[in-house]
Amino acid sequence: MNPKNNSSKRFLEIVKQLRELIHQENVAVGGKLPSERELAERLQVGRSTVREALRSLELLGLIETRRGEGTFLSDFRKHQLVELLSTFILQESTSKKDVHKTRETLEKEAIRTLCHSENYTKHSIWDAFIVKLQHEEVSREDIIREIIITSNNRLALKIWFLLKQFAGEPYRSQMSIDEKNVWIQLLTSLKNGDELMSISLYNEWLLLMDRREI
Amino acid sequence: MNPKNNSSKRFLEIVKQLRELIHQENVAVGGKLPSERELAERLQVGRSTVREALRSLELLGLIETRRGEGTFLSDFRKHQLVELLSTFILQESTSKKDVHKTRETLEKEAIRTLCHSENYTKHSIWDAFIVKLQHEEVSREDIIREIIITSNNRLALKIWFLLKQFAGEPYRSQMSIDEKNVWIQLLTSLKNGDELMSISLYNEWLLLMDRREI
DNA sequence: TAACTACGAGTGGTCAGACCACTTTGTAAT
DNA sequence: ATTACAAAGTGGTCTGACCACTCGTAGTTA
Repeated sequence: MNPKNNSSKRFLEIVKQLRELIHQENVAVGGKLPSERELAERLQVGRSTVREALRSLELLGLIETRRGEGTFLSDFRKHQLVELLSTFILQESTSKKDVHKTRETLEKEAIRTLCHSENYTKHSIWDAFIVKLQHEEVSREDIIREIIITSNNRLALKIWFLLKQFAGEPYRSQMSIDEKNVWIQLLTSLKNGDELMSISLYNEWLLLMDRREI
Repeated sequence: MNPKNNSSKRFLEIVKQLRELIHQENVAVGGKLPSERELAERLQVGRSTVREALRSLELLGLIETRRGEGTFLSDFRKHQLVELLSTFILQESTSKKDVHKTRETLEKEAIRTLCHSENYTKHSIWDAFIVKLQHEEVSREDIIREIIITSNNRLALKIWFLLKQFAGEPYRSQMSIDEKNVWIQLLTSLKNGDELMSISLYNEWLLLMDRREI
């Protein structure tokens, strides 16, 4: 009766029990969990079963293991999960085109949101970028990221970040004079809250990038 | 030399190799993977290592195992994935508001795309929906899903699907007369390719839903 | 011939024990 | 006190052995 159970998925039970144990023992982030051997004994299962559960949690980024040291509760805000899922979900069945399009959608929406925002304290941000642009000290990515951050949608930011990573685009390559000018105009119209102009300029920028065979 | 390697985390390697194998062998969703014993031999590792990788993927909901039968590639839209996503990614750091906003962004973009599309064969789809609306045989979700599908961005569709599930909104609840009318107008302007009008109507619909305390 | 039964092969689920590689710690020699 | 080294502890992996379950098939029966 001990070595088995009618229902399969024992390791899922262990995952659950591990979570409870972590909670009960009040293991802090970065804290150490009991050793695999000890867990096996306490939970009355084989070590391999414990390992399967631990490995799963590790792949999720919930715990971190260091050989010779032990298993530690990690900060689960790490991106492990996201990256993993992205490789599975985004793979192939999703064309590059879709990734581009969706990324652009998020960027446009951020611009639209900012145009309707009334937070004038942020003007200094765009002014600063305009200055930087004239002195060649800034990348596209920095600007766009700031735009999305300022639009204040963390989820959109996460997704955008993922897509950017996945697409692996040359977001940091050199900007041409034309491109800089478009950005300066775009940031300016952003300050003015001119949605139509901003979107129009964004589209112009897209065309510029297209011509460069991104 | 075989039983070990300088770098730890062998099972992570296996996870990666499994992904490649799935891809190379063109395993379809629902398709069967090689048995654990066969995988162990092919990848030149012990069965326990293979298991740790498989169990991890199972917890992610990427594969499904049935005792006595085998391991199968599962549809990621099922089970845990959404829950896990909601638990670890969307949770807390992401507010409901962001989920709504992002979902609406995707929906709007689909509408915009359709307005610029020139595929007139799809008019029949919207005509059909208009008829259904007048006879109360269709839900918001059906319409919106069709819009996004027709906009032909599979990635956006996937993300939208995830967000919809997470938000758990009453996408299927009864539609009021007003709401139906808005949709009919929206679908009509969609046929005409009138972007401004379509977006305006969409925003009108959002207001309607707001008033209902979604 | 058709339907049923029983059995064996194949597969996932689990366990125990054995090493290996690495880190920490404690102890002994300097 | 410092250093060097051995031992204990821990994760990483492999092997072989069962168990529980599914499924196809050979053999039996109606």
